[in-house]
Amino acid sequence: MNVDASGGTVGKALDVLDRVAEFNRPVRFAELLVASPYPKGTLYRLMQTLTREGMLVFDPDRQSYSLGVRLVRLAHAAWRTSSLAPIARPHLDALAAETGETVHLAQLDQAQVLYVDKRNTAESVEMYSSAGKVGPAYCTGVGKAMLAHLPEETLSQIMPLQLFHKFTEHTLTDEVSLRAQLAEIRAHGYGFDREEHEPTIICVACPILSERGRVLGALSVTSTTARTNLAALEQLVPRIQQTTTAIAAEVQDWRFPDTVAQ
Amino acid sequence: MNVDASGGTVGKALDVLDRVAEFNRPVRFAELLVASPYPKGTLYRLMQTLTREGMLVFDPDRQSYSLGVRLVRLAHAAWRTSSLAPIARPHLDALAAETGETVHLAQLDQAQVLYVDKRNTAESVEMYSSAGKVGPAYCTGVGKAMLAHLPEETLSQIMPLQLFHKFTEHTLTDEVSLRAQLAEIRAHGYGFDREEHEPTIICVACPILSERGRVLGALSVTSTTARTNLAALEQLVPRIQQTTTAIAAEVQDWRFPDTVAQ
DNA sequence: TATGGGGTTTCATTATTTGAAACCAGGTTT
DNA sequence: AAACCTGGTTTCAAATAATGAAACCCCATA
Repeated sequence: MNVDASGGTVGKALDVLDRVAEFNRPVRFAELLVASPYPKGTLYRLMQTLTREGMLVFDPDRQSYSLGVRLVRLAHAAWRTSSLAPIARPHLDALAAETGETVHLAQLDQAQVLYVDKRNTAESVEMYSSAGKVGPAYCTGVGKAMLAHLPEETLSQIMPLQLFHKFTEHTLTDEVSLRAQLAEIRAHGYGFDREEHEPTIICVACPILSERGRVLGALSVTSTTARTNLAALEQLVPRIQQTTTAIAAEVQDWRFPDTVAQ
Repeated sequence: MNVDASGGTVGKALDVLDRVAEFNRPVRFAELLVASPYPKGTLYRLMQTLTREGMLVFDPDRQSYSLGVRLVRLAHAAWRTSSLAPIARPHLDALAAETGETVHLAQLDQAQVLYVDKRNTAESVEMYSSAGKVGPAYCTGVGKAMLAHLPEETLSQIMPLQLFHKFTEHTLTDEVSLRAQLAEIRAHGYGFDREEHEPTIICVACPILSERGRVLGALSVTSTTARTNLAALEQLVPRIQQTTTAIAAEVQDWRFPDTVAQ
């Protein structure tokens, strides 16, 4: 899952953070040691440093480490300045209200899909429990919508990182068929998830592109085969695209108010 | 604001992240350069590394850096494993519903208050924007409630980092008066914010303590002088304490780590 | 064609990081 | 009680990565 970062010390430190995160629970030094490629002393000092820096917290009672709340503070800033979520919020609200379906807003993080906001049909909005979740790129609507519009250079870096795990019988499991579908998505301007990640779960997704065509994120409307079908979802495409272009336009204005070079 | 981290490379890298975060907008290399103590080449390479690692993102159109979404992913894990928020959520819901006032859940991050969850009276869900926000410790209800129960050793580390900026005419602006009030809070088990941070804004706050008496966080109910007064808020203390002890008990069960180590 | 402000790279010097191994603390086994 | 684990911490010379002054590059403007 993690392409280990080249040489530098900070790369290793961040790698340690990732590994701690993967545990999703407080973790002991020894546990992390067996999961890491670093020798005892090295890992020990890395964790010392990270703890001193507040990126990890050590619980003396349980003798275990977890991710520090300093991350929450940094992420707040990241979320505000680098995610589409603050801008997209009202648009998501509207879209979710109109369609009555689940709406996802996602961006790319490394080779994965990172959900930065969500509107759930029934449930009230959950906080970081939905923002911050990651998912595969090669078998989700938002993932493929973004991949489809990536420059070839970036795509070829990301492609080998896709796991191509066969979640369902519809999952695309190799680069060739994925690339074929990406071309299709690029042509149409939108794509589907045809129960590729979870059975019965289907969605339409549109990319959010900058003026210059750079991929900013993607937006999807999700439903189930029990309630609807792809053809019906496809009817929503114009409405979704209206939303994505609105978001893209606002991003253009709002995110960089200082440089308005005409 | 930033206690600059000792020597190490990762310390510097994280320091750079903090500085980028402080801008709260995409920032150019040159801007950051003047705000940083590092020489050109060094800063440049640090930012290269952080960008390569996904902790920063570089927008080639605008030639500017922002915090990377990788942080959002990490924070998701941090929030789930190291914050009280997931556990406290239903309790906050109940408390907010019963009191009809704004409720804050906070923890300590370094010397600052970090809000990890919030229930806002009228507004539906402004939650995203509130989790991750930081505030001063010396002049907020939650801040003082936590400081009051810190071991002297930790407190004396944190105290010199308080800015003691006089936000209002009621702000405590020196260590002596703050310490006096902390003793009082410790004695009563709860504390107030008497318009110390913002005029007309008042609150009662109770600490959330572990079995061993370690500070886990704090909970506050906030209102305005227009709507109520301190005496009325004080009536809520038993209800708040009921909530804090419930949260503390659940934390104990789930054996989550204490958040203020050292 | 000059001038200058970003931004990027070079390179010898410096100092941090590295990791094998020793060490320590505390609980278990013999 | 001695020997022996297991998990964590520290040491120290060697290896490596970080440093920063200065040169360089690009491109816009004068």
